[in-house]
Amino acid sequence: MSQPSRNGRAPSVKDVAKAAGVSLGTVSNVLNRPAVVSTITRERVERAMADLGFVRNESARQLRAGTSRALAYVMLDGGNPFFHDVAEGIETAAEAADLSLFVCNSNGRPEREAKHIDRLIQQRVQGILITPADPDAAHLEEIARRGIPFVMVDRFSSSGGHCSVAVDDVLGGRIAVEHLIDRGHQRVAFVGGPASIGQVRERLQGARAVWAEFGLPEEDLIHVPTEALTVNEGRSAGERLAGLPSRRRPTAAFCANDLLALGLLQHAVTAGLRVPDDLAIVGFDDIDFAAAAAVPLTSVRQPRQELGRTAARLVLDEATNPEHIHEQATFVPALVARASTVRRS
Amino acid sequence: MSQPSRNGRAPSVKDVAKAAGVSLGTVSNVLNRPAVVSTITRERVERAMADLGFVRNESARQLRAGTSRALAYVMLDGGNPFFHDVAEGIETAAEAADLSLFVCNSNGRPEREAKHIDRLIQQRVQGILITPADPDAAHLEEIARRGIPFVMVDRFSSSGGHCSVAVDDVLGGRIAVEHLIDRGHQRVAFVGGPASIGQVRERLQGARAVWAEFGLPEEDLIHVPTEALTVNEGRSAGERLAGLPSRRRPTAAFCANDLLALGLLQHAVTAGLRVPDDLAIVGFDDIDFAAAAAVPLTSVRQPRQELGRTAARLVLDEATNPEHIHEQATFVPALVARASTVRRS
DNA sequence: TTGTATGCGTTATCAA
DNA sequence: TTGATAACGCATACAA
Repeated sequence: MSQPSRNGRAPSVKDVAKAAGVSLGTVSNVLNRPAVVSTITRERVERAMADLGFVRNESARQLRAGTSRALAYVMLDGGNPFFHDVAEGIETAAEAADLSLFVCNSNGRPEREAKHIDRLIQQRVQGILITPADPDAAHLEEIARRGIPFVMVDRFSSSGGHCSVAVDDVLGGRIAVEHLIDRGHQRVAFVGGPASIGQVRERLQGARAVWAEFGLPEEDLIHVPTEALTVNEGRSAGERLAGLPSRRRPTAAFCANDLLALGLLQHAVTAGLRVPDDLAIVGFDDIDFAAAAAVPLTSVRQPRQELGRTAARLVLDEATNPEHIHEQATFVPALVARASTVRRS
Repeated sequence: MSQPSRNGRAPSVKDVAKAAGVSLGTVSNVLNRPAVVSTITRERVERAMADLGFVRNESARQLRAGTSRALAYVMLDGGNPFFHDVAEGIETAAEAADLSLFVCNSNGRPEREAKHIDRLIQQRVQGILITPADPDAAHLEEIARRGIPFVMVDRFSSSGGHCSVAVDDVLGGRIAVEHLIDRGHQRVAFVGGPASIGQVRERLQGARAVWAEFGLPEEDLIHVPTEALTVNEGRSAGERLAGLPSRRRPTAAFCANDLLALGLLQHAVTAGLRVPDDLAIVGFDDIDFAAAAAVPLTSVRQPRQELGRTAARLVLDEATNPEHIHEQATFVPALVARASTVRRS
């Protein structure tokens, strides 16, 4: 490939046509229906394209086509590997459909989320996947009203005028606490908050349900609230746990996500507690760092990649299938028992 | 805002003009130079835009403008929080310049990297930031040859025909090992590989240099090679360390990144070693999970966000300043001492 | 202050 | 099989 004569702008089909001595339409045919072009002409055009270093202009294609060849995922917290794994699942599906994926990060801030959405609408993306800060935010309605295919990931909304994909969080809470009860724990902390997050509420609800079913006293399932689902908050929860009078102090903690659990684990180790002997810990999500912790964390596994793949499948169905009907896909979480609750033999 | 009469396509400036009873040019003026439009007309147009739910079509703008309003970052390993933090730094700078940022992930695979780059060129992004799998890959040259502003992040290339941003890895290796020598260690492992990664080589080189300067015997700095910079490889390196005859066994390990260090830490704890008493550990990057580990990890800190911000600054300079000259920005790493090398008092 | 006309690069339709 | 032409939505130069 020779040096493209870059006088500022990139070579266009027109330039290629001139170089190959054919018409613009023929170049387009070479690109889009090569079968219709004679071999000799096609080769000449292809050589010209290579010579000039021609690359299709996606904006022009889009303008012409009326829609872009891209999906978008707006994630809630780029610092949480969980969302990265979801994004990978989405990308796999997007790739298979020959679509690009734009990944945005709202960092939990509604105004950033809204800004990203604005941009994505300007880009005319084919569909938007989102894990929103607030599932009932007005700007989400907006997306649907514009007729843009739209799937909520890892969240359910009350309205339900769209698809969503998530695990059964109540069940997740149940299996976590059931596991702890199985291991003989009679006093358990639920670490998590804020309550404004639906999943926190549901995981707690599941925990309470199974606790009651086993006939255990309500006051022995202690809610230790946090302000966010972060490692720092997990540490601070650890301090509060340590501050409880010893007869109230739980022997196990179920954390609303793995970041909290990692923070709690760190506090426990620093405080000289043995995990799981003095304090057993269960997390939620089963991010890779859970298994990688010094004391590998027991966690409630979400099928992270599959959540993403399914969400992408749904948004594509909405985009292409006129008979699409909204679907609330629910996955079943599974407990992955590791050393933070099970002493090695 | 009333229901936009969606008969398939989104409303255009033309639709707005018709609705407002003005010409297309006036609508455009409202959008781009509102000062030039009379208040009364402007308000009428704005009402029409709101009524119709008009949103600019970015493709058309781009086509007209000849260039997009976006930067792109192709990262090497989305699963490593280090790159996420770099991306955040880039996004901060992009945001300030009112540009979008496309984040792609090559996952270390050159063919995925090339595919992403293809797409980005088609999108006519204003500039490409990349942490490449191979800094000398042919498709990188290609970017520069097309005249697309281009910055290498966290890597240096041999050719040097472009900007790059990285920390001084040799120095990083020095301060890590100097810290260990300070703490009295006389037999130290360098855990890292493959050697094809320039930074691994340089960190080792720095380690060796300072080791020699202190007059310590070469064979007491033991290279434990790994096949990748992952938690798993860190664990496996731990096993190999444990397998060394005790008089050869190091009392400390310097890992080429934090993921390795976390894996090594896990193995050590599982094997019943006390950290740092039996084995001190130093990582590299200082990702958040390093500080969050059960035994907080000492690590060589890279200014992750600042790497990103600087890279973005450079690519924007190349994009806008005709007198741009390529720059190799080098940052100074700093040791962050934590419990994995310093026993708590 | 507003309107009209042109072109960005691509694809598709239609004619040759 | 190839070529000429129109259209996508927007921004701008220029005319009114």
